[in-house]
Amino acid sequence: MPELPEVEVSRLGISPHLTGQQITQVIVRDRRLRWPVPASLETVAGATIEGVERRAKYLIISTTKGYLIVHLGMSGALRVVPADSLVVKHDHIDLVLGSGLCLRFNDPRRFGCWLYSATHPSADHPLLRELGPEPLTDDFTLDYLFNASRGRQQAIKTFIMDNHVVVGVGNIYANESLFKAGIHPKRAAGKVSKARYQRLVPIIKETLARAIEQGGTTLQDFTQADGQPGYFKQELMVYGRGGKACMQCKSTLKEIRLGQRSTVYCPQCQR
DNA sequence: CAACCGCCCTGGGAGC
DNA sequence: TGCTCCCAGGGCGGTT
Repeated sequence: MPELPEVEVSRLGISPHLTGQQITQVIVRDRRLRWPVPASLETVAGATIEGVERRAKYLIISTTKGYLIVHLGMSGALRVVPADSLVVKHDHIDLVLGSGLCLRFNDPRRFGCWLYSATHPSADHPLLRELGPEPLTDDFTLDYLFNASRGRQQAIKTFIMDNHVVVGVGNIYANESLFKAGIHPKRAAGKVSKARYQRLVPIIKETLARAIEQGGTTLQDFTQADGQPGYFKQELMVYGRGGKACMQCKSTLKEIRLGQRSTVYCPQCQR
């Protein structure tokens, strides 16, 4: 399931093949994604791609005729393949390129989205304008997160997964980061001390950065742009290990539901 | 406003 | 082997 590292790995994989290329054709085989794919998407046919950026888990493909906003949802994958490659089930969208390659979007669960914006969306698009800071930039600091947490009764785990607070910390990396920081996922965000946030902030950054280095986390769905799996799964300490032994203290890891998400923690190491 | 919950969807695994 | 059931989850949108 794509979280921020997987989206960044996808961006790194596709960007060199896209940048500078003309979009010769836009093929939409199924418009039924998270939101119906708008007819305006096809207006970028003939445009040249200027670059691929990431904001939170959204990819923004800049072209000379406007911007494409792409989200991978739960099961979406982007691959660069020869334009005449066999189309398989759930291949919903192709951007055919002048090079003879195409960017192909496959998404079994169709939680992903492809939208069009005439202007750069990061500041004014409803999906992007309210987003919190990027965790891997200097905007995401101890002081920022600590101040944002004051007065909040919400569990720390759902707090750091809230895109208004900080973007891109999904379920896997929230579980892993709280384990490494020794913080109980149910603790109220407003009651976590500054000293503990001082541990947590760099741990979130390191966890995400390390996952990007490893090519993301492949569970069932995710593959890199070349179809290779990500290798971060081998480094997971708690996610998917409920009932197993804690790697630090050998206690049995507990699994609970928090905000309808599977949450795994060590009752001994996390307080 | 904060917090929470339902919902969209399909593949895969468990159980029979 | 094949059926049914349940679960995974990002994030929007509605409710409390």
